[in-house]
Amino acid sequence: MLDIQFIRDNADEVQTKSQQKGYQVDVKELLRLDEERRSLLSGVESLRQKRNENTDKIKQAGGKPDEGLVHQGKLIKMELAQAEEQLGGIEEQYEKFLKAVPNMPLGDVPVGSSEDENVVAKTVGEKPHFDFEPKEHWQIAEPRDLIDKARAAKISGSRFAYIKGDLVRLQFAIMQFVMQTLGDEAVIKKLVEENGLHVSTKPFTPVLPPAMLRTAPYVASARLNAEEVTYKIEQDDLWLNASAEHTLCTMYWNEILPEEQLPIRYIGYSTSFRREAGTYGKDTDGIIRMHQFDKLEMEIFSTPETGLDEHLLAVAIQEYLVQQLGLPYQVLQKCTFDIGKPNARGIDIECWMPGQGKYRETHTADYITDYQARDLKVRTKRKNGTIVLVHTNDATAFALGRAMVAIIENYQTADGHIIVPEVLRPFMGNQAKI
RNA sequence: GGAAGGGUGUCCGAGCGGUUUAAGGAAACGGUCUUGAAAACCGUCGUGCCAGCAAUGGUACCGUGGGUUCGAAUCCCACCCCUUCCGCCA
Repeated sequence: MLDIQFIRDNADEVQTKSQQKGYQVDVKELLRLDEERRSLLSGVESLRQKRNENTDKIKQAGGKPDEGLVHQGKLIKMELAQAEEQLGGIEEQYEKFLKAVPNMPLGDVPVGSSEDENVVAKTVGEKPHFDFEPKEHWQIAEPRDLIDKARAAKISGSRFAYIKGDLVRLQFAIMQFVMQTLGDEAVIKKLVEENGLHVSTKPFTPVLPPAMLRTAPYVASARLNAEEVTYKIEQDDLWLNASAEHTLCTMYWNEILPEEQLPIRYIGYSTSFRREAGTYGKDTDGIIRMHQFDKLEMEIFSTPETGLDEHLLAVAIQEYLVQQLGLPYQVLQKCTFDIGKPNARGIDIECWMPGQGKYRETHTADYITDYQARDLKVRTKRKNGTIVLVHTNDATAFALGRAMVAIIENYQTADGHIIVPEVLRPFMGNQAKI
């Protein structure tokens, strides 16, 4: 959530920018609730003070029940209960209004009212030329039994697949490649220097996080999209995570991290689950949009000062990874409407898919400033003793399903095979072709 | 799933209705002493929220949420987590 003090000081700006992001919020009502809340709170606190003073008097009298003081205590208690109930009601409303306010977009985020207004920042790489009609990934993979969706539908329903054979080995190769790359300080250092960033060259630590999480931290992360998007295990108050990000960004819930530990950089791997309600009929072929997919996700905790540079580093890493695989891509600066509620800035990378004849989203990078950390209460203690909220960043390293779709379509041969990108071959026993 | 024991500040650990503004110890930080260091000694040492320019004052927090009471870390209820044993299991 946003800092209430910031909202008080910049009410008009918050109202305008929320609307630019497509969120209907009532800042005026929020501020009214805020004032009411504070006035009720001071009433409650002075009643508590009275109660404590009364208790002290009884204590000083040796704990002997003095009828008058006990009676007085009873009266205060009743009054307090009433005041607390009133405060509780207002606080509940206040929090609802406060949490409805999205994060403010940074100054360079284009204003737009639909995803069509995202801006192509740059286009990189050359589209491959084929002397035959390129196929879509499923037209290649299904006949060769690398993907079996028919049987998966029988067993698990639509939007599930059995991934098989060399395609499985390809996925594991990509994973190994990413782990090696992000674990290599020389690579991080090169990207930091090339982009003129003022951040550490610390490599990423691999993490296998839990794939389920509880409601409380999930809500605090501002990443829980209602039941339409996320699977709920009702019986156990658990949700299936929709990205490793969700169990990574919540990791330091309610903690204060020593500044020397920052930045904390993780590369998490998790199977991700999404209900995809409301997408019926969209991307029904192949494995572009699945209920279950594997993903490698970067998560960074940093100081406020380095947050933006960490974001730029994450994007640089994404581009580097895609370039290494030899995939043509474009970088999209997402507009205010598309960056998402908790995010201050968002970048998408779209890889060229020759079979489909268009660019498709394969990566996202989100800079969340302190919006997520505020509710999660993830802070850092500076060397001088002051405590500030950390900034969080998350970014896709590879959504493995879509990465494979891109490889299959870009590296297809006339006879329906797939050339293995060179950087992946060491992780596939030097196999050059699938 | 069954049985038992536990969850207290950065850590260890006492407290089990009002002497708690949470004892004591360790770590950390500052200082005295020392050629320097160690040791010893002295001091500092949690996080929110509200008011205030500030100094400061008030208030809340002893796993979480309810309850009892004039008063709860302490008593009651529910839940969560940890440890050990049994069962089951990769």
